[in-house]
Amino acid sequence: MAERPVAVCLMGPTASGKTDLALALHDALPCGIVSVDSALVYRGMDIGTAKPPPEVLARVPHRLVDILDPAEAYSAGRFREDALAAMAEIGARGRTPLLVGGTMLYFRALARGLAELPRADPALREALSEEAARRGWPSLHRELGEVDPEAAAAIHPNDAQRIQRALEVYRLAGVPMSRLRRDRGGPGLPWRLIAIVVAPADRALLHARIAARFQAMLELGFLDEVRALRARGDLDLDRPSMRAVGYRQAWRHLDGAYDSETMIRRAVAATRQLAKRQLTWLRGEPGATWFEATRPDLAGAVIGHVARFLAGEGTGRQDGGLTVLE
RNA sequence: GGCCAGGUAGCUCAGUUGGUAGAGCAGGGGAUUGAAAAUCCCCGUGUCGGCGGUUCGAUUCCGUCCCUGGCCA
Repeated sequence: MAERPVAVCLMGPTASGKTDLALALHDALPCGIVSVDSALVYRGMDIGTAKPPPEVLARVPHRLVDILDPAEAYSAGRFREDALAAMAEIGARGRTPLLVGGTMLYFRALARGLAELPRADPALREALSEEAARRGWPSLHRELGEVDPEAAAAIHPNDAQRIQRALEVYRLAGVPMSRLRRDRGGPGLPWRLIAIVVAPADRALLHARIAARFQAMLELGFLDEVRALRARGDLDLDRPSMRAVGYRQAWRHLDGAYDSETMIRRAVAATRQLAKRQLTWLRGEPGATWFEATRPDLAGAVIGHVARFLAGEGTGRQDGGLTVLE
């Protein structure tokens, strides 16, 4: 049977060194980089997202970086479409897609697909939020229980965001979200994904890296970047872009809500919490090969690993070191 | 040196009219289908500053010492 081409997924928590590793892979192997990151998509959000600098982006193209204005909202569904298009383009040039990032929902949407659900509807969401302000989310959760008991059972009464989404889907589609999710179909992914995780085994070390990196961001002018975004006048803390770790805390600091020291403490803590959630996803990723982020020969080891696979030595394996993620 | 206020979880603090204590934050674990760097769930034993005393029993009352802050010298 004809093997599907390989695409490499390089994932890891924030501050684990994915970006440098991706560049090393790009220099060693014929591949094209696709960013898998819900914050790197935004233009003008460079320092706080640890986006590769312009010189690097000019030398090594990164797809799905700087594709959106911070006033816009992105989504897992759009990511999947964009990523598949980018991968096809890279494949057409005879190169291997290298998907790099830390947004695990996006990796999952790509690997396992998404059900055909109606897209987000801002007006409906606003209406639901107003209802919630009047009746409270538990009341909307009970309403969900009447139209979609299965979804209601799976969603905690305090989880406003998911209650809202489930009701949104029900009202737009006229059928329960849980039913739409069941009959997903369509063609499978035309790629075999292999998963590589890079992370430090020592959590304390990851925390230290996070703190040092935030300090470095401040020295690079992170606050000026946030000042510029605020100065536009059309952004606020409810925008998905401005909810990003660091931006949210800096924004509040510039509002005068708290001092600089508090801002730093909260931003760093929020980043640690992000890393923790990413690690929870990663632990559940079946068949990923883990590499210790601090090993001195990291780049060489990962390049060797990928190269062996591209040479066909991993072909046919469903489990073990290199695994198809389906 | 004197007076006052404090010393309780990693941090900020509450509390126990005497029966060995609990919130927020931090931290850990988990969930995760168009907001995901989002959203949500679960997890709290710590010589209650040290040493004595009173008491069946002291983190709580008393004495003393140490430490921190403020005021006065």
